[in-house]
Amino acid sequence: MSSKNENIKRVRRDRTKDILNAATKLFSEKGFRGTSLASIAEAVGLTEPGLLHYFPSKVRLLQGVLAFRDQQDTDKYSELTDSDKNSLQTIFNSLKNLVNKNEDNPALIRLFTILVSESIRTDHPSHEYFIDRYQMIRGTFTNYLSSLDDLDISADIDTLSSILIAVMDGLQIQWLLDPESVNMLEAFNLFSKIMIGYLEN
Amino acid sequence: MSSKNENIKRVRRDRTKDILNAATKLFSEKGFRGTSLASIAEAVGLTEPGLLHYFPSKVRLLQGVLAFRDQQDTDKYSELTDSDKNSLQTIFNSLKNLVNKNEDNPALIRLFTILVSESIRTDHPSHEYFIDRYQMIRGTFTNYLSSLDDLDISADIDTLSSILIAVMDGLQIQWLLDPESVNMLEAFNLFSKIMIGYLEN
DNA sequence: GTCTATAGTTCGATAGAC
DNA sequence: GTCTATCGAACTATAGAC
Repeated sequence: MSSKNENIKRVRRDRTKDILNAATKLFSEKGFRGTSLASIAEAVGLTEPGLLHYFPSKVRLLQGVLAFRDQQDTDKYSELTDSDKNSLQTIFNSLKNLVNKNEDNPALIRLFTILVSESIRTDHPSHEYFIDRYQMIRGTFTNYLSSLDDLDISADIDTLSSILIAVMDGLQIQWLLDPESVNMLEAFNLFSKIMIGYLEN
Repeated sequence: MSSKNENIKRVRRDRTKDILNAATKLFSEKGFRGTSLASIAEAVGLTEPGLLHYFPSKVRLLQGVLAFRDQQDTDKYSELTDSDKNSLQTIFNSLKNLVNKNEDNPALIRLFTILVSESIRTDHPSHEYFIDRYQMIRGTFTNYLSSLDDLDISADIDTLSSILIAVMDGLQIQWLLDPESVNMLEAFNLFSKIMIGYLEN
């Protein structure tokens, strides 16, 4: 029995990864609502029911995509944690690197930018996901800034975190919409300079 | 003939304003793609064909909504222009007022936030509209900042404008998603303080 | 100016064969 | 694991009566 199963072509490969990649691409271009299951199925050479064999519903597929990409994305912030020398300069250098990487990866930025806005609606399937995600990122930033003991700021560090994230998100919108007119990295560099100037006092 | 037309109930009123208001509300809650003509028609007590009598297609209705709200919205920036004394303080005070007003008007903010993200797609009916709009706003900000002759900054003022808009947009996203966790006005006040400190040098 | 009726499409999802 | 076939719902838009 067991020997029979070897080298049999009938064993078709697991298409989960292919599906997640195709869905990521399409969701990032057209959003969740704007993407049909048929278009995803076509992209991986499956029919709709064939696709639904892997993910029983469209919402489940979205959750799969978010979980899949979340790792890649949060890895980017982990660079901050790794740094032993927690200085203001290193933190902002890491953020600059992040922005720089983002400029080379429009698809992923698009995915989160479009999905975040879609999920402002309380009945959107990823509404809670993004609330949690933003709280997590704000918390991460707050931790980094709090760890700087050579810092003398009376300002609310939590509010600073919101501003930091806001600048990155806002620049991404302008850049995605009109890349010719907006230099995201240059803008973030100037913003960093201003923030460092303020925080070092 | 002409006397006959007076006081005749058959003359039904123009529902254009009602339709624009209802469409604004629904677009701001569910986006363009997420809103059906039927739901707009129902909101104003019309059938779908009745609605399409006023706006021949859904895209035309969207354009109508944008043109309609554009005036209200750009009026907000005009407060900046009106000011005779162009000081850094007055400019940021006006922006603070704007953020403050926005906090009382989630519907309008929602409309533009959701529509902007939808229109990142190059084939979205309001794609060009938002490209132009952002260029216009950046230009407006750049003009204000340039007019300050008591300013000594080497920084690119155009880039500063992008940052200013990015902060407002980014804070709006976090606030719309999770109003409990984000104090938009407080964050913008802190940002203003930082910017003024930098610009006054 | 507003209606009924409906064309024509696209969508998510299910049933059941192989 | 993937298919054919199909259902039911939602959608934009048009034709034509009143």
